[in-house]
Amino acid sequence: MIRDARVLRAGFVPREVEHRDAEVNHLSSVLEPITNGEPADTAIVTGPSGAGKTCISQFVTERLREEVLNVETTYVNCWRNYTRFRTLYQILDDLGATIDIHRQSTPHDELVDRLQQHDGPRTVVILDEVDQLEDPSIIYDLHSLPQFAIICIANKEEELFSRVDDRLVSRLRSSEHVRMDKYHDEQLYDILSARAKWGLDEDVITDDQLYRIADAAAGDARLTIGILRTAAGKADRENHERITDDILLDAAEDARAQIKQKSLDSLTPHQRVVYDIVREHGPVGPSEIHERYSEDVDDPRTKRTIRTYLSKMEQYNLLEAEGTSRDREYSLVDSAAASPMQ
DNA sequence: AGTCCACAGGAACCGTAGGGAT
DNA sequence: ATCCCTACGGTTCCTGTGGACT
Repeated sequence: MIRDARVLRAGFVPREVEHRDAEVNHLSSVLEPITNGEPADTAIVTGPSGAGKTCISQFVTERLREEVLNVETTYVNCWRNYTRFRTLYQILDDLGATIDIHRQSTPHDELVDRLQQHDGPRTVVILDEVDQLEDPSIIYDLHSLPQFAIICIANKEEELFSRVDDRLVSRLRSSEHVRMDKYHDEQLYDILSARAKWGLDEDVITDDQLYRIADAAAGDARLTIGILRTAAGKADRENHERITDDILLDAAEDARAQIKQKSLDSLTPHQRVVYDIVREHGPVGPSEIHERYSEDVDDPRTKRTIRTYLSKMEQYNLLEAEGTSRDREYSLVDSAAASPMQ
């Protein structure tokens, strides 16, 4: 049933990117100076999740590596490496310059110095989910180093700008900005059927089923491929010859649940209690949250800390907040808002 | 209009943990 | 074994904002 599992994986970068020619060309042109050994501008790539931001960034840098001998690329997921240290470490690690760096006793400034002294080939740094950085000043550090070209990937440009300081905002505003929209259902179908063609045996899934996946995912390519992967895996395990409608239905729910679980797993036990309170009692204000939380838990944290938790969970798209002041209330984000599969 | 109060979020500070140096 | 550094999570303190109530 599964011919090539690689093309169904989340991080797979296809040989051809569909329906993103303009964006690919735009981003390529920003990096163009590198082909002449000159420094390139910072690029900002924004768009909703599953719009192909990560995909085209990696596609473009890989193509650049094919064209130019003397260029490195490194990819950092800032959601997983949300501290300044981890991000810097990740970059240095990819450059092979971490041998004698130790977690605690090496000051952060030295990591930046280390980057500055790096006289290897020009390097394209992809900072994915850059709006999740705790301390975005690292963008500034990298920005000032001419041997590094940066691609910043974020959901919304405002959320990125609101978190960095003014001098960086003005610099970023003048950098090239690649905006991406959700895919249309037709485009999603094309992407899916290409993956199905390479990844699955023939006649494992019908066109009609592919359309339904595309329709259910509300423009999110990553989600569609996740659904396809989950469905194919399940059909394979259960020795079906083809993907049945029942399997597809389950897969759609599983794929959504997995995405959410990934965020949920990153919460501390205290944060989890707060999340559960909002889930059970929301929409609910911060005072009530803290009250209930204090009852549920030994050794409760302060209100201030709970506020930090709440805004963190808002960033992770686990919670949403309504109101700006005393009317502030938190509730769960409605993850079933995307149309369920028929 | 004026006061009050819950809220957001920045800044300074603190205790702890983990690693290096001696 | 001991001391020293630093990151990190948390707290305390603070300012600014804007509903709600008088």
